[in-house]
Amino acid sequence: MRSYKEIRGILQERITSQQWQPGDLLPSEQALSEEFGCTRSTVNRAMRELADAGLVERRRKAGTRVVQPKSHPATISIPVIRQEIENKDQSYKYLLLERLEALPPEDVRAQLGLEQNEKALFLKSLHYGDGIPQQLDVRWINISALPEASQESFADIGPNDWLLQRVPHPNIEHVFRADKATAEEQRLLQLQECEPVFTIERRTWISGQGITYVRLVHPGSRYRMATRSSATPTFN
Amino acid sequence: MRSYKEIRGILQERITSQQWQPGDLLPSEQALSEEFGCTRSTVNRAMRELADAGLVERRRKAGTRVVQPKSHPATISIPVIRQEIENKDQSYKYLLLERLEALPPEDVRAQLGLEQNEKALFLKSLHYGDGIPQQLDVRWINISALPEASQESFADIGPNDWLLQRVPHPNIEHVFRADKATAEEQRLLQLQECEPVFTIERRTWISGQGITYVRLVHPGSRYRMATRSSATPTFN
DNA sequence: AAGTGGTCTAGACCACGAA
DNA sequence: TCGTGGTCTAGACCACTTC
Repeated sequence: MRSYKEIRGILQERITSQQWQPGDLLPSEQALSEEFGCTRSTVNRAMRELADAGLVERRRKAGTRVVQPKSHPATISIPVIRQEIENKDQSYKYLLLERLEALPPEDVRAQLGLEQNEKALFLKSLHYGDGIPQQLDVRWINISALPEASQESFADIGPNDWLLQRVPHPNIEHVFRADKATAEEQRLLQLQECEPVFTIERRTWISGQGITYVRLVHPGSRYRMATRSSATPTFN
Repeated sequence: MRSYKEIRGILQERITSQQWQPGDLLPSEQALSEEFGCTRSTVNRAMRELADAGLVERRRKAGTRVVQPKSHPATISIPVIRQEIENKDQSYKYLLLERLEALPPEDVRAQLGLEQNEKALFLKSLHYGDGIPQQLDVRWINISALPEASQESFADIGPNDWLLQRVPHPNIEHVFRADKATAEEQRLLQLQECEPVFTIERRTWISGQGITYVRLVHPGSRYRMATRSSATPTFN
């Protein structure tokens, strides 16, 4: 008798080895459950996880087919900057540069879902590792959603850390870019001539209500984002 | 009677609304199955998916707790450049710039797992959308793993497309960077002064054998990578 | 020792959608 | 129409880990 993990591994092997090629139809759950001497539920779980991983596509009546990949799925984990710095055993320093309540630009207003003349909290801060600037955090926070933000000075705690405590599990959207550094970014991040920045734009919201919109700006020469999840994911 | 999706949604709601806060212990599967009037299996599936999504952590005997997030998980889908261009209804053009078999530099040799004096196939190609260069593809291919590559001219088919047909589901690792453009990149990608490049480094292998190592170089002003998967994933 | 989650069984009903 | 996957049940045994 085989476990769903073993079955998943066997099926995965048959796919990566191209015994089953893209477009091919896999045997039905019924057939496989007989082959492996287990119940259909067990086979179902194995195949469902392969489908979640993007290796196969399943449709009722049509069966399960090997996917012809048209893109490379990948998962990344964007660490909170303080964590990332401390994990590297560097000393972390946080510096608040600017804090004010003001009318956000139109695009930010739309992203946060604010009224026409509604103010938001603007924060600009710098994060250092071993005294070297690693991240510039330029952020708008929706005060209607988080009135406590008005009372917080953000002198000692970074807005990212603060928000993670208040709103631990928001919805998130990210955009990554390689940008030319502005003059201000060049100065604040101590960039060399022509050194680009790696920008993470993040929008968070919860049940339709915008929470924050932020640009995380990193020195191109000191930042990389890595992935270790594959089209053929390393299951546990 | 409630389905596992309804239960998952209810639990998710209790977490995002902070009725259950980070660190809090959730009721046991047993208790929840009574609350929702279903079997433990159903609750198990709901909670397992919340764990997969990173909202909770589960340990035998210790129970299930809400996670205090220390990073933002995200999933991206890196499209094959031809697909991406065609999806935007632009005309796709592919141009092979260089093709030769040679000894790769030490770091690439290590990544591909080659012997000391083993040659590999080097390819340099450009991908255009509507006549504008969108991606420079600089690549090493392991000929031991893919001897057919020696016979392929790559004059008419891009190496990415070719590889996806041969080795549809390899293991993959990615690194993303914002880099200063080299003089050659600036010329080939028609970059402006100081315009950075968004670089995707990809390593693929299958059952321990290296397949390809590639740098995909994009004009910073014409490229963005987006994510729509959240810490609180939008389940189906 | 005992409570928790992890997995499996042997069935069942049903929704979907290809033929 | 009817084969496929999607889900659920009522039970069971076990692994793990805290107490």
